[in-house]
Amino acid sequence: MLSQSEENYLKVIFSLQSEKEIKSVSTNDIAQKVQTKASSVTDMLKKLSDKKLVIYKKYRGVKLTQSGEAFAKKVIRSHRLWECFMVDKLGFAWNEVHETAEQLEHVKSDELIDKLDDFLANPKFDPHGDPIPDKEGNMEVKHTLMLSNLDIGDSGILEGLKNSSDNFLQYLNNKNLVLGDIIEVKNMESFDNSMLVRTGNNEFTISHEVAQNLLVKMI
Amino acid sequence: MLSQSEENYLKVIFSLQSEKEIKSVSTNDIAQKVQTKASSVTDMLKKLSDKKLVIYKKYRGVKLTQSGEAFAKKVIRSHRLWECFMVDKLGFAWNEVHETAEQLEHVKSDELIDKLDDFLANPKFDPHGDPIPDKEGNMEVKHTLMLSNLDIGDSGILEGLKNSSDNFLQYLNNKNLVLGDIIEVKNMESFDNSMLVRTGNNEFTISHEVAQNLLVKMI
DNA sequence: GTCAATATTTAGATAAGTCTAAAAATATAT
DNA sequence: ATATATTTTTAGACTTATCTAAATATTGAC
Repeated sequence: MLSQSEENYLKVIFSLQSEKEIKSVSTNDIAQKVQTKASSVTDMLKKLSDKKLVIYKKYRGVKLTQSGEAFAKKVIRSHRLWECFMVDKLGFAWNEVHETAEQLEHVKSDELIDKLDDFLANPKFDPHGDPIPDKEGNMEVKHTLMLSNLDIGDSGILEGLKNSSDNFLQYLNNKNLVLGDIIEVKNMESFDNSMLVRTGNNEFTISHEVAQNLLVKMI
Repeated sequence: MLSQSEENYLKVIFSLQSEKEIKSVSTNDIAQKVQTKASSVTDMLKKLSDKKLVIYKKYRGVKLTQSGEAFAKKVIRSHRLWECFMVDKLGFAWNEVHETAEQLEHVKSDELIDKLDDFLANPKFDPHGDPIPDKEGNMEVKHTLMLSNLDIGDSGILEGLKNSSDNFLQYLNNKNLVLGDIIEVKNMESFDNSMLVRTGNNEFTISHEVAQNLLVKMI
């Protein structure tokens, strides 16, 4: 049985691994994401390696084994299902659920998660547009672009976020942007790459940084 | 912020305290319920005492302070609401939810629990008939008797269990007994105090021990 | 009221996960 | 290619919650 700490490391390694198509993940990157010191990461990597959850070579970073990846996906599945539950059933806003899901994800009961999944009608994406692995670990791959890649005149459906920090979510709340919205690029400032966009009757300007964090499907 | 371990101790002290109208709870009784050694209990009692959650005098046992009792009730509230959720919404049987609720109860989010409470329509009792404290810590007091106290010819509604062990719950499942059932005492064996009872069209014999663990309201 | 039995506490040890500071390996710049 | 900067690891310490074994206090039997 894995500890909460071990589960957190696996989850973080998994997400770093899939962020870029990189073969192995560095100690420092993990430390930053887990919010700890590099020396603590080294200790944990040894432990995970002993348990055959990661392949670890000193100074060369780590990558997940099949078993490690399976555990990571289970934690992510649990996290995202709990987020769905909180938003869809309990009425939380999408920016209020992350921290609590960080706790709920560690509750050990496969049957609980599978029944929760059914209760929620087997959602494929969480409230931030991130895909939810099924019982076998399969998850849908989204073919989305960053809004910043669209040209003037293009439109896209907002399907996900590259960044789900509370800050950013609150920004989107203020702009009344939600998943599913159709965003049209009306203009683009070549100086700073900021964009004038329209959703429904609202027109407003967004920075390049914001546009890079909005994932859309072109239409 | 309390650790899971601290919360467990508070919960156990609360339940031992209310089991009997005893002023203070002994180290050994706590050890047995928490499934640990007396020496570990002593260590923890000192810590809880430092945090003003219990009044502790060496060799004289402990009792909860107001603050300690409030925390204990919060944990119990959380535990019982999660049990309701699992049984009423996810379709678990009443004997399958205790262990998982032991984990869920430690998730720290008042808002989560309050919203869960509303989502469940503010239940007053959990699936085993135990009362659920509300946000302020108030809980209904049940005026029930042990079935073993009824006389031949009496009837009662099954409203709760004194013991909710998996063993006992499975026994009740086998007998098809559920909360709300009307139980009539048809006969009583003076030798071993076993009872012949009837619910609906079923007649069967139960031991004195079983009768002592069934809480009924006389009708 | 004394003494044996029981309950409780103390002292010292262990394991998990973390930290700091120093050492070692790797990467980078010129 | 060598020196410097950066990254990673090691060594040793700390905290929390636990344990065992020994010491101490309380209870109960006579």
